[in-house]
Amino acid sequence: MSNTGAPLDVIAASLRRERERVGLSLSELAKRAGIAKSTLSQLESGSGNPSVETLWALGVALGVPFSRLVDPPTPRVRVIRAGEGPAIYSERAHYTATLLASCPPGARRDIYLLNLEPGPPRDSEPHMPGTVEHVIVSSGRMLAGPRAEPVELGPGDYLLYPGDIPHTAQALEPGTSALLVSEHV
Amino acid sequence: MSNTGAPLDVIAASLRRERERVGLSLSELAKRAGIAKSTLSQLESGSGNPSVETLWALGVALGVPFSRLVDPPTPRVRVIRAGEGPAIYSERAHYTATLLASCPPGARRDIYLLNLEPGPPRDSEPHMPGTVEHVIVSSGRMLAGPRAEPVELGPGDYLLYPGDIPHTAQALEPGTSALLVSEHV
DNA sequence: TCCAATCGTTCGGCTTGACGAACACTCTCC
DNA sequence: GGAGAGTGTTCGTCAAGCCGAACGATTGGA
Repeated sequence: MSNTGAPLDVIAASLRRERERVGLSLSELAKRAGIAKSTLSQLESGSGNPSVETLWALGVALGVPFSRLVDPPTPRVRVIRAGEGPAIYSERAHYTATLLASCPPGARRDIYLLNLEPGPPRDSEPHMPGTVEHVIVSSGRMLAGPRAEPVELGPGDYLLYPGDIPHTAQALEPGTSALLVSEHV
Repeated sequence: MSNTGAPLDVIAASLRRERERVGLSLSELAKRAGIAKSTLSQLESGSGNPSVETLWALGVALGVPFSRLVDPPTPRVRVIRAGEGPAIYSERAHYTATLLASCPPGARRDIYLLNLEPGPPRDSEPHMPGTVEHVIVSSGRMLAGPRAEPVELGPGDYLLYPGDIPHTAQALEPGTSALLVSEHV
């Protein structure tokens, strides 16, 4: 999380955003969180400096982690072809580093190593809301991304897509391996 | 972040831990954060339900993100050789996924694609405290890890090491590429 | 030994967040 | 049209967080 910006405004916006995402009314959320709806109203209007307990209760009631309430939102689908990414520094000729994805505040990223062989696509149902997945192909070729619009990837290609909608993965060549970074919240 | 556990106890412990890590006295920290030392004393003793503004001020004064105050700590050095990791699910014979690193709460992970050629090692000075780096080799061979105890890695190998101590990276073969995930906070 | 400085804790006060009731408002349904 | 249930807002009251001062304990130097 960044320590910049006014936390109270961010919290106000986050509360409203998350509440509407879940589809709860202000009154209903207040009831579930066990706080007065007047309190919640003031929080969403930006006036107010909630205590930890209050915010915590709201986080639990909304089913979102604390962090998401004190930090801003995120992106959609992106592909960076091998060699395309911005090489942020190449101190020496024999070294380059490419920033594929700067992690948004409060996010959690689990790292998986995938080994796939050609066959029927491996479909995944939506994960929890806010989940984003990154795929970086090491070798072989594969088809990955949202089930509605999969992308073909080769070695070194990078793909970003929402993990909270149906998505798929399928090897196009034997011995395909890739790295999957699942980012939730 | 997990929504489990009593947030106030966690905060109490985190505050004391971070303050002692920085080497500040309770009085000094209170002064820098612009809050009464009595308030801080009560917070560290577990009694108290701080407001967001108070916690935020403490986070800024301590130079740590909000998240670290409401969530627990982390690990050290680990190597998972290609094929060694626990394959958590292999629904079909042509697919395996290996969990390399489960992301600790509140952490941020930036993803870099590295392309290295053999040459002198690329030394890095320590990053901010709490930083952890993950390296997964796609092709070639490389030497990476803490400068004091680098590890040789081949395709598919995974390495975890602290990023807040001097560390290094060096290609052992032409065309070596790897993924670097830098996890801070 | 005594004084001074700093440590962290405890005690009244003032401020403020949280609560509950009353409010205006919109829709639905009889 | 009017009763009803829902929305989100505003207001007065009470409790609690925050503050500042005073406290005992500890350390280092004159």
